[in-house]
Amino acid sequence: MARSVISIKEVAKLAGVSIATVSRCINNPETVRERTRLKVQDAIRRTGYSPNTLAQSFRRGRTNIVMVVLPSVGDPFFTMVMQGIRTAAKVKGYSIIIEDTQFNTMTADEIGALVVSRQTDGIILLASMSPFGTKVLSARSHRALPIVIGCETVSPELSSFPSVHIDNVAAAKEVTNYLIQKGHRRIAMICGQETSLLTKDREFGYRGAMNQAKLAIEDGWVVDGRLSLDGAMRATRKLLNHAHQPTAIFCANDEMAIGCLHAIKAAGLNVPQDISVVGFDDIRYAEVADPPLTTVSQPAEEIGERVMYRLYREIEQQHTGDVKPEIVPHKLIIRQSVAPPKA
Amino acid sequence: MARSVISIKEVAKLAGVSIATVSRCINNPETVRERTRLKVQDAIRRTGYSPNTLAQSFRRGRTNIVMVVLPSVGDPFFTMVMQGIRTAAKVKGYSIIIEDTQFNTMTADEIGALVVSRQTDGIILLASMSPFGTKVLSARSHRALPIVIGCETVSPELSSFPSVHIDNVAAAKEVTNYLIQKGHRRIAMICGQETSLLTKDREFGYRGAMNQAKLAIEDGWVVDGRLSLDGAMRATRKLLNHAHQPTAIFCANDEMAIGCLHAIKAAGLNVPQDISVVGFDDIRYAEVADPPLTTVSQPAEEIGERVMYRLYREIEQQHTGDVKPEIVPHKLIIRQSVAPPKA
DNA sequence: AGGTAGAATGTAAACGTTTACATTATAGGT
DNA sequence: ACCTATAATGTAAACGTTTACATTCTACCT
Repeated sequence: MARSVISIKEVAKLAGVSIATVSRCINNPETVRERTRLKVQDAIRRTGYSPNTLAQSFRRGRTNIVMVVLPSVGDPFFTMVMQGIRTAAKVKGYSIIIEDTQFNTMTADEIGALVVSRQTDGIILLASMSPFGTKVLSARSHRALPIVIGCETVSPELSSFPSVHIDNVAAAKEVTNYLIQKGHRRIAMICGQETSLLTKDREFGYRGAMNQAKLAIEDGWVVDGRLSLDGAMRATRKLLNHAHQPTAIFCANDEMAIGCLHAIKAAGLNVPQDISVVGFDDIRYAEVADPPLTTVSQPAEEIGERVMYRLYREIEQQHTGDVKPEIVPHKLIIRQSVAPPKA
Repeated sequence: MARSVISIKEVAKLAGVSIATVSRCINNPETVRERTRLKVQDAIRRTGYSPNTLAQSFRRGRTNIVMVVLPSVGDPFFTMVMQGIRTAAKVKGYSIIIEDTQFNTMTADEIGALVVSRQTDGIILLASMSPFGTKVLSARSHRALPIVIGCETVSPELSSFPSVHIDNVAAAKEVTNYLIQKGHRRIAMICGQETSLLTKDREFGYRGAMNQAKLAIEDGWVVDGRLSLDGAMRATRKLLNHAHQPTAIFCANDEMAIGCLHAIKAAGLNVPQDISVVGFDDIRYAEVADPPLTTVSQPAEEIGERVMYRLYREIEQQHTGDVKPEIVPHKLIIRQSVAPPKA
């Protein structure tokens, strides 16, 4: 171990002051006389001293690290959210530890471990974990680690945490209505796995719109695409083989929509002439997809920033009781993957 | 602050032993008698004690956190590498802090800050920083924080660090030769920004192959696509407007290749009939691109794992002097974005 | 029984900060 | 010049571990 690192002591000695003064020079410069401050700053420079972050964290009980838990680091949408989180974190002087669940819901133990290890000052949850909400909660009362939830619509058990997200149900309804309005009657959906609350909400919106329009959803029209390219291609093949082939497919995210487009083309059909496809999230590949993808855009970066700032507030003033979710606006982005159904 | 957390003291009291014994029970169970061990374990369970990670880190001078610096969290290729790093890290019990440079080379100060803050046990560099290599080096002798480099070919100044990557020059040569062998003579390249060493190497390979085949590279045939979709679309438009339009375009990564495909189609041309395109990295979107992209695949996850294990070794046995780069194999993936040039 | 080697446990220092409190210096008023 | 209020600095404790070293147990040998 590199034990030869200079500590505050050497600086103090060199400057001819006590370590307390050195500490003050760093943390509360205004409380020390100009003359000594200069002496100390000079000593710091000469020794090349920099505070031992570990000792600081230990002493202050604060690491200035937050953890973000997300379903998959590879997902371009969450990447955008991360972007926002990151800029806000930088502003506030926080580092970020990322934990990805690989689309699994976390086990109670895993959550516990995160909360218990005081390595982080707070947690941002972008991943589903409804079944364990209760666990988290109890862990919370136990250790009171600030938690903020992003993107995911919040399940009842978690509702005591602040959150920021779009209105997934409304957005899904909107995009489904768009298809209906274009003349589609047989509309299928590729959703995410059971455990993904947010795609559940999108499914809910889709079903709502269909019901409202008095359109039937046939058995086998809602298939799980696992939120992945591959999964979506498999799901699409199932839909194409369905006795009543749908004329439009609503994919719960863009990644799946892109897989869907590919599978349709691989089957020798054209989008949107033969089948229309819509996605959700407006990731950057949506625009360059072939055809460019009609989708719902979320202000991903903004969500990220707001989540981080929210968490910051939560950390600073140990929880504000405020748990009102922040709802941010979504927007339907019309490109070229939708056309009226063939007559 | 939640000051009511149980510390080792309470456990000791409850178990009727000294705190040293409790510590030993946790870290060296074999050194304590079975009888007492059970007492202590029971006390731990009853109190719900878990060691204060901060205190441990402080005392041990180890955080079990490593930092990985990469050009962009959003890049699907680095995402794959991260995947590998992450699995290896999990095995070894490390958390990961991600720092992205947004494709900028890091400033000397930034690097210094990273190295100096003892918040991490080591650093994985996936991002370019050649101009500051020297700085890092000097910081290194100063504080000896283990560093391992991944993906990037290593610039001379950094060569004293271990690294793992493919042979970028050879791979680029190979893919260029493939185009040549298909009959192309007018081959252009979309490269990354100046600062990206690894695309420099790919450019080097491309130039090498062209020279060897005695093919000219006209002015304006090597354009910067900024490693992004947008940048690549702009670059492509430039190439399409070039007096001598190329018949094939080699993109330094898949992200740019996808942008390139889009721009070509937007211009009303067909790939590969009118123009051939190849990429690099084999990200997951390469397969579902339209047309599916011919590219070079790197064993991204494997690179990640190896980098992490390498760093681990470096951390455990404070640097092994071993700096021999590990070269991993690449592979040309032939799909449908290349055809012989039109007669 | 007495002695002893080795195992088990305890004691206390140390890690590098921050900070409450005590002390000393400074300046401004008389 | 002296007193006082306040500013500046110093002293030392505390944070929760780990660990070298000292002490006490245990068990085995003679």
